[in-house]
Amino acid sequence: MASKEILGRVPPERPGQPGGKRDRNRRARLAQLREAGLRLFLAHGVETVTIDDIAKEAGTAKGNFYRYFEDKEDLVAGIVQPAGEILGEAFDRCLAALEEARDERSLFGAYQTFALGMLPLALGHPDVVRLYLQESRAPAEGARAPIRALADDIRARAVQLTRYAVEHDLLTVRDPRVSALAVVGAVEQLAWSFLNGELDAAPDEVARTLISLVLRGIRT
Amino acid sequence: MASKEILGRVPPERPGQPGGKRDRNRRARLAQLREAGLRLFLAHGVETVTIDDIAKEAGTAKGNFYRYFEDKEDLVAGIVQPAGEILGEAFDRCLAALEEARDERSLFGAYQTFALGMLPLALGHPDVVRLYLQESRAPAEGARAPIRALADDIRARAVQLTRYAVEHDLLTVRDPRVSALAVVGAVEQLAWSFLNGELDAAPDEVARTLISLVLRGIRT
DNA sequence: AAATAACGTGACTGTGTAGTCATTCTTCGT
DNA sequence: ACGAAGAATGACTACACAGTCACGTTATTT
Repeated sequence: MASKEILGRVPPERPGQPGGKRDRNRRARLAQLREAGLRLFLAHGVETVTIDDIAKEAGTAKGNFYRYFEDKEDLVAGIVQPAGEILGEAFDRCLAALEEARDERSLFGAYQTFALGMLPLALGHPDVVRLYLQESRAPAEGARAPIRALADDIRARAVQLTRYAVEHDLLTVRDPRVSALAVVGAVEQLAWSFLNGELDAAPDEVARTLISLVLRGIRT
Repeated sequence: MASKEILGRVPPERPGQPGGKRDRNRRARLAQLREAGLRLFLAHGVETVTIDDIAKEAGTAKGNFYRYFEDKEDLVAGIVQPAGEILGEAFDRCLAALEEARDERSLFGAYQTFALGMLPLALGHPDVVRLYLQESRAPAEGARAPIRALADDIRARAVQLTRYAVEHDLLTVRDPRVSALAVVGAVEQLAWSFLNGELDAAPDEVARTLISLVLRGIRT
């Protein structure tokens, strides 16, 4: 997924075993830079934010930024990485559940598995999700490339899932690609509005309505 | 919608009656600049493209750009404007049809009216739609502000429409906002994939599947 | 065809930015 | 306690960009 060599610049031989002051400082700086970047990216967009801005927001010197990250794209990749991992695992678990499924009922179970796997993302990294949604349709070029790559991956895997379900007679739809993409679009739009405070409804109410929409849309 | 004074810099007293060489040249330059901008924005993103790039792509001198547009934001607004107008009219017509509607059947008719109103946009300005989809979740700031404003407008009007239908007992849903946003999200995602060639299906087949999805999702 | 004014040009200025590096500060091993 | 190496700093370089402007070109008017 990462096209560059190694993610971040930190790991070329680090001293001080885990727990030492060096190690703690390093983690703290990394977190500061990532959080500063995330804040600024959300407020002004990835492309308009400069390294100077990020360093200033993180309370460190510019030169120090380059000790931790290759460039802005590398920082973006670092910010988005955990989301990609969680998502990948959720997809994996869903596909595994799908391989066990034999009827429509267990199909719903598989989707539920997926939704459950997404919870830690929604609860633990809501701002990363916002950044993803904000920039996910960027050209696959420059600093936003890692986000676009993630978006392409999500769409591909959603289609793959639906296609699998259709091929194994768990689901009947006109076109699995269209169905999968419609669901992805609906979910992402709702997440976007909700995370931006445009939907003041209770989260579980939104989730419930969404699920009923998806099931109704997915059903034969 | 436009926060600046006047859209574009052209209209401060223009000479040569419509049809004269001046007039034709002026229109041609405007079109060249808009098309060049659109091309580059789609390829590299609005924020990363420079005025130099646009002027070069349009085959004109940089200084000339500023004769036609205030700045990049102004150009973006000019590119997106026709889409905004077509959309606004389609929404107006749909709402008008909704005001005449008395049952579920005429509700579907109203939605059909809307879909029909969108055709000239989809057929006549597909690249503008792509640009909109690409940048519609940008921060409401800088050159991409006009696009974000359009996106906010679309969501608001979609919600307004659904809310109206629910209040007049043409439709029963858990939450009109959630339903409306889900539909918008699904449609936009499908348009995005289709316009980027990821959906090689025939347009009318995609449209049909989409409509059946929407109706099923919308229905009580 | 001569005068007028818009149109078009590209060099120029000021500002801002990515990335580097010599230097100073902090932590680690002994 | 002290030397070695990582961490942090911010001035610095080289370049790129937005916006301007004095000048040359082309259409329009009379």
